[in-house]
Amino acid sequence: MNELRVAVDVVIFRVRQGLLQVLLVKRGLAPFEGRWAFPGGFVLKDESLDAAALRELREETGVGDVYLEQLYTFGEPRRDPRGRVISVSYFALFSGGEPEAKAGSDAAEVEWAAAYKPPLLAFDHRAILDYALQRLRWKLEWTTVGFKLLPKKFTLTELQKVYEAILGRQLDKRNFRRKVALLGVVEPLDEHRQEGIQRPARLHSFSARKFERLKDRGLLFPF
Amino acid sequence: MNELRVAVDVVIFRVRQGLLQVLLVKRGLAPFEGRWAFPGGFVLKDESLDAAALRELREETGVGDVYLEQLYTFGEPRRDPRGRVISVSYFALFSGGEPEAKAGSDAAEVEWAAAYKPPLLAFDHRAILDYALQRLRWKLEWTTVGFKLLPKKFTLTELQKVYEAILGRQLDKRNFRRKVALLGVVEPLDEHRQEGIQRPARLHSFSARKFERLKDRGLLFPF
DNA sequence: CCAAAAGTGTTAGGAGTACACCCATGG
DNA sequence: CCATGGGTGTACTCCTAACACTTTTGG
Repeated sequence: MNELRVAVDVVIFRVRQGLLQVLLVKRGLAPFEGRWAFPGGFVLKDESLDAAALRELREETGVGDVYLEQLYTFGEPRRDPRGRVISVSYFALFSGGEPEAKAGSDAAEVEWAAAYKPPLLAFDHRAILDYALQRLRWKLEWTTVGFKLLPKKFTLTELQKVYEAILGRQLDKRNFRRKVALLGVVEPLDEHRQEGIQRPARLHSFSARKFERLKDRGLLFPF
Repeated sequence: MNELRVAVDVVIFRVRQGLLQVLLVKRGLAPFEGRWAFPGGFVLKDESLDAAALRELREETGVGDVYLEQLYTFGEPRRDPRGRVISVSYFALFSGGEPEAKAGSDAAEVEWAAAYKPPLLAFDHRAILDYALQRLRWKLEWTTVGFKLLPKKFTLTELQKVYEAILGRQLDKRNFRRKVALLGVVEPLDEHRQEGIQRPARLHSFSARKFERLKDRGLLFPF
């Protein structure tokens, strides 16, 4: 029983240029040297699981402002060749805020990879990724986590692009906007942002206050 | 790190007489002596988490034919006064098949308690129960787990009672039956069962074959 | 014929989907 | 005035929810 160790692994997503990405770290040591893996590590003695996940994320990536929730616990006896390691996986969303997630305090190589076309992963991390993607798609459609992938102020087109990147299909602009408006969880601001040569887009913000009303009735957000 | 141990705890539900129940075991030892807790115990060295959950369930209750899935991992540093114990909780559904879940090989006191009015529970088991109830309600509405709480052959009224017990509200018989029929996952049998003095009810069975078609499109089962 | 649960259809309102054009801006 | 993405409304279909009476059986 004493050889049993508990680790956390964090699958963190972001959307960039209409593409869903996950953060990966290149392993410098055996086993699986040179392959990519999720940021993670062992849980400390007096640390909650959530705290461990947050700490690992910060240590390896410098990312701080994230949405974090527990995903699933993987515990097959031989999933780690070094011995019995139970991995509590976490699911995180990066808001795309300014502090670009670069390599953190660890000197390890860190990369945002295409979530739907990842490189070869270490351990059972491919299974973890698949599970995380499933959870993400599901949460996107039935909760408001979509907003966690955006900064505080965003345009409706940006919001739509988040949905399209994750669901993997195009959405109708009019229907999308109508539904967002109907839910009443976004507030239009009196600010605009100009991205290129064209008409400036109105900025919006997520209204947690308005959202509260929905929580009771199953918080539907179906696209 | 060596004082860290991993346990599984199983929340198993059944529906009896229109009431949702959970299986509890009375603790014979400190801590929390005399309080009720979920069946569970430590994970063995070469045992997967799923296997551990199934084993504990069998040891303490004799229940074998169940639907089992992982629920959540609770890992607050002080959740167990004896030391650091991380609990991987499981969610199980008892089909109500004949082999009545009585006290198992352990001589411990075992009881089916009202899930929505449980007695005082040990450790953080109340939080685990609340989480399991939430998961159950959710799965009931969006998947077909409802059938896992019934034997192979059942009447539509029994199915409806399962839904009502878990959702905590009355459902309209006609709407319920129409939706079940529309989904096409139940097959009417040429058998009837007479419960009391009244008209016999037709028996039905769950058709996994027909269900497969639905899996793609999010498997909705909303009541 | 009485009690008890089984079984069965219709209607109205709301949500989802498909679909095409004008607007504001910078160059 | 042109290119680019921002922004808007209507019609049809389908799903949901509300609602009440007849049927079958045993006593």
